[in-house]
Amino acid sequence: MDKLVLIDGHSILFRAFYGIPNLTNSEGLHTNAVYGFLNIMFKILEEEKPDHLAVAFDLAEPTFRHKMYPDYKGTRSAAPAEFHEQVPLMKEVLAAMGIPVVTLPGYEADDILGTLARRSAGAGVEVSIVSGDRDLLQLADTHVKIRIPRTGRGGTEVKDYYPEDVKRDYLVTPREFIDVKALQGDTSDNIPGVPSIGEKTAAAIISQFGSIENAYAHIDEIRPPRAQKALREHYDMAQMSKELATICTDCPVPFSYEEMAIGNLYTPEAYQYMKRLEFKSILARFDAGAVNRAPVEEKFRVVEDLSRAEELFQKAEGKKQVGFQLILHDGQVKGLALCFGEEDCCAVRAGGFLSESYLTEKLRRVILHAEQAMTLNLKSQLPYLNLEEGSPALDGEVAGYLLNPLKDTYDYDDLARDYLGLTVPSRADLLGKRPLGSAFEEEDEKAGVCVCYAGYIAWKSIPVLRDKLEETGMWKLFTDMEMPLIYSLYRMEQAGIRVEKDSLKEYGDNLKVQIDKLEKEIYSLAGGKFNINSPKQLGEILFEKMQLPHGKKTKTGYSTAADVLDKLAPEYPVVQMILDYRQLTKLNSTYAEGLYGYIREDGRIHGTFNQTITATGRISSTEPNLQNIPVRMELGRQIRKVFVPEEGSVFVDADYSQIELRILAHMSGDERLIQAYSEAQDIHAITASQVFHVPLKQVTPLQRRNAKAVNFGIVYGISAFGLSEGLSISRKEAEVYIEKYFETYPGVKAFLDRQVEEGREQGFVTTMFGRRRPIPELKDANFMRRQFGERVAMNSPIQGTAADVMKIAMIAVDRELRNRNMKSRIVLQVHDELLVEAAGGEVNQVMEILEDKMKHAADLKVTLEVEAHTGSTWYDAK
DNA sequence: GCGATCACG
DNA sequence: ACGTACGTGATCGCT
Repeated sequence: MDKLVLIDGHSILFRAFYGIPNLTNSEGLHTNAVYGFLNIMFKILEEEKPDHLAVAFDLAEPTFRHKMYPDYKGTRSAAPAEFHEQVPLMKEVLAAMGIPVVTLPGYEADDILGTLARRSAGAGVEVSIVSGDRDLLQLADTHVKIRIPRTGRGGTEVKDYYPEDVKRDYLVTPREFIDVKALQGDTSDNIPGVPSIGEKTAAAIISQFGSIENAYAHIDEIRPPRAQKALREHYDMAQMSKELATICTDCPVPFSYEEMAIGNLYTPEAYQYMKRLEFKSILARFDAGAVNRAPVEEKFRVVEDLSRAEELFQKAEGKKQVGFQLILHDGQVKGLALCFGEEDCCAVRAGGFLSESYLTEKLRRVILHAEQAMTLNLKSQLPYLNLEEGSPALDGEVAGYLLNPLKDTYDYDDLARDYLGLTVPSRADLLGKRPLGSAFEEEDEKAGVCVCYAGYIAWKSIPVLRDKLEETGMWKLFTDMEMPLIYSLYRMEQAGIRVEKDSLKEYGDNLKVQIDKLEKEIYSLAGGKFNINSPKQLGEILFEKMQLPHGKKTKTGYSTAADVLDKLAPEYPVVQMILDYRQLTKLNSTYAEGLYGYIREDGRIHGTFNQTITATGRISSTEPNLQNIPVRMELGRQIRKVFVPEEGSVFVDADYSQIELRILAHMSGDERLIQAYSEAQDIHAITASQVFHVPLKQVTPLQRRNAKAVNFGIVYGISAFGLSEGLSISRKEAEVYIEKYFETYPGVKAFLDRQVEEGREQGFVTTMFGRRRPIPELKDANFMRRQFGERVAMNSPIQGTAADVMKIAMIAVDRELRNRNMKSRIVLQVHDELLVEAAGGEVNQVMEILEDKMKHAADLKVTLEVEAHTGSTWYDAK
């Protein structure tokens, strides 16, 4: 049977206010009443486990009782401001938990409660009304229980009243209870002048006569005489009092029973409130409650035997939407999650007949038969699933990334919170720091729950993520760019890049010799040993002990950054040595020693390329980072000589020439810039020529350098300060450059302004391919952060479009290599560069494919230029 | 765990 | 007056 709990908001909040000692959070908000209310509510919910819940509140405006009796003061007692300020807060907290807060103009909370109770009980629902006000006892009925909490020592006790309880305590039926109250005149001062008849006497009279009207009809029989006299004199008042005290049970409450259904109370919004209000014990309840309350958990099952697994896979095959997750640990399949309905969420544990090959083959069939099969981090599962680009498999993490690329994680609990409105226990909540794979293997019960959640959320997210991506115009971006990219990145990781282990060691050893030498020289010049790598110690040595003029300061002390030391280097030899030392130790620790540890048995480094990290749509590279291998300084660049193709192959390196500026020309539509780029090879020189009004051939190196810096500035989101730093010129001079640039290319100015405007209006900016970058900073109250937002608004569409173009090119190149059954493989992507390991005999084809696919990845108003080189090392292929 | 530094586009 | 160029990741020292 359905159960409904109705709460008399004001009265419970009021009780709590006086029942709980004064309490404030660190903002100075009074919170004791809200805290007490929530505790009472949770206690009742735990006891009753109702399906429906609502809280009624009075409104400040007049009610029908005021019309009946203009002097009516209402049932709300005077209370201090500390109480009143908690009322709206309470309503917000309830709303955050998705609990209906019901009010009705012209009526009091009592009437709402009475109406909802009567309606629901009439429909066969068990109703509980929680109130601190005994007037509500008149509502007690066979299926309506009145619950009066009493806050005292040792927590809250609740006294329950069914009609028989009212009879026992007050000697009358709930209906008659109003008359008792009216006869009593109530202890409050609602109706001044009503005769004072005690509770016992009033109850005795009403139990004898049934109502005040009937008692009045038998006025002569009323005992004791004092009561008879009182009734005689104040019958009108008593009648009025009765009318006022009678709760309306058929007022127009616009709330249906269905609307009071209890959803998940443990919402992220509510959690934020509890955090802000500093309700520790309630927060704990949230953590536990999230686990206990999710009803779906009861349906979770762990499958460990062949016949049940067979049954499961058979049932799953042919389901249109499935959620799945392979559970991996140490390169082994420990099990999987499979979900295709609220009732069908299983974790399957590997072992015995449920071997890795059995599980993956069965899962593969389920995926291939589905229309959409969602999982989180598909790339990590591809080694086991043998899926091809274009399969029904979808990656929920990548979908979540497109919808908001600013987040750090896209785990199932994140997706549940952000897109399903569910607070589910995270992997860390369930398992702490233990890896899921091993915990699941060890038959940890919570690990089973965790596995099921992964599958459940993946399944349940499918329609929501699809809708959101369609709404935001990113569905095509998802299916045609990001999903295929997963396979290309996977193949690139699988391919890895060969690194000459011995050469790398030798390179490192050489560095170490030089480092030792420099170290000794620095110590002798500084007059003692210290840790050169400690900015703190170095700052003290240089700027205190040696009294060098210090430049900038950081939060923690003197800045010893390269640009600061550069200025001192010509005058102080020790500074140059320190700079050299820095460079050498950087090369040694990050690159020589760092990379060495990543070389696998096959002589190759298989890094990870991340698809869900950057705010703009670029990919990132980790463990190791293969996108920041030195190139600008010759000594560092030498490292690239240890990156080599396998025997019989050569590297082909292709990179876009000035892709971001070309995209700027296209997106801005600035005719002059488009014209310029379609003619000139040297973009910076032609910029200088046009901005400084000199013939292209007469552009000086300095002019070119300045123009280059301005071009950088434009792409980064121009600011005079930034440019002045970049060029070591005054801000005024920088402003002049920018002004001249914008005069020359007014379309660019208009474009950049438009991006900022759009960003402010929509909250995000967009790439040519519809990828979004939210920019919350644009609305920040802080000037600095707002300015940052403006630069981001100018940069992201450019950087992001370049990233899109490269993704398209990469997918196309990879696809073409496979279509032609070639052995050549993409081994690296460095934002505007692709490095291909070209098999012997395929070099010309690879060159042709790279140039073709990269140039034609997007149709722009300017051509995309690609430079391709071959070489027997990465160093040589540039 | 965070700031400073420096490697890349 | 504020105090910035955009996007990343690894290493080190220090609390």
